[in-house]
Amino acid sequence: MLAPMKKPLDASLHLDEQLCFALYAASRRMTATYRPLLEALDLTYPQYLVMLVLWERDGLTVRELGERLQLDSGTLTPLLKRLEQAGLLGRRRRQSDEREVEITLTDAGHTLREGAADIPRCMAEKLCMSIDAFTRLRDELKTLATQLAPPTDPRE
Amino acid sequence: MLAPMKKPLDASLHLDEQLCFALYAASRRMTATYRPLLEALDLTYPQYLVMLVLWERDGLTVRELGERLQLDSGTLTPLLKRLEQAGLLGRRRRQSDEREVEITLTDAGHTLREGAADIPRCMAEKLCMSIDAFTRLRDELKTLATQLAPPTDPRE
DNA sequence: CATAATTTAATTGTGCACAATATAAATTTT
DNA sequence: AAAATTTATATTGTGCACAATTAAATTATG
Repeated sequence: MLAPMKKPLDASLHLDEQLCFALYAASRRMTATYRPLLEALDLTYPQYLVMLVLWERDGLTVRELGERLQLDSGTLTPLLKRLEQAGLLGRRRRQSDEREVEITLTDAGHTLREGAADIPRCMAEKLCMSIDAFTRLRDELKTLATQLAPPTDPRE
Repeated sequence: MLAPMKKPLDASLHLDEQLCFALYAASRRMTATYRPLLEALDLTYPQYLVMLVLWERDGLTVRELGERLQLDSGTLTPLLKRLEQAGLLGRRRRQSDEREVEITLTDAGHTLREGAADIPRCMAEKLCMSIDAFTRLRDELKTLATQLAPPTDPRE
């Protein structure tokens, strides 16, 4: 009699079975789909995310922006300097705490929001998803990210 | 009488409502979760993906690798040179067509697969998802990526 | 108060991503 | 066969990501 068949329960090393690759590929496709829309505004995708945060609430510090986007100063500092060069925002140390750098939108930065107003609708068209499927997938991804987040520092 | 309430159907510019950001953040969290596992193998995450493909089928060209991973030579050429430096693979022009560069695993490259064998199980533990939820999410992401893929060139 | 510890940004260095261009080989057209 | 086109890879340049280090300001502690 043959030995019992080995169950293929050992997770595989096949690319097409990986959740990580589906995620990685979809994320890059998504960014690529935004690219032509953002080119019209002279923004990269990460720059667009920063602008989204600042359009919601202006005057955040680099740290607060980083918490929101899960990016550190090594990424944000040069990105913010480029947006400053582009005339969309200003950076200045707070007088209350000179360690903190406050980011403030310029008039041009505020105005750019109008140019971005059509982007979500335009992207929604390309997605071809029901609002329900959209919301469900988005929230599943949020849950996944939370699950993968490093354990919270017990001091907090 | 008041004017009818405007439905918030105009897609929003709020960060937390964006599918794109959930995707972008989850993808980076996923890569960050792989990082300590891959450090033990001296691989970055994109390098790991290349190795996954080559463990499946050796002797692919740069173009074939790029099609599989959706990456171009600007990304792959330096990455492959680093893997070559690390002694995991070799690169040589094909005699049948000198334009093509064939990538072949070295013995060390083949052997590394054993060191990677535990990674999927280890990641599965951290995910805390049922096999069903895993498969469904993965396939939804594949569908999304396909939906966002540029239209195929009609010549093909 | 003095100094040690902590916090916040910036800097440096490595490795992707990706557009644009270059180069060379192969293929097709003329 | 020569010219034009296509294909495969490499190169260059820009902009993220992120680890590690540095520097400055603030807070905590003896």
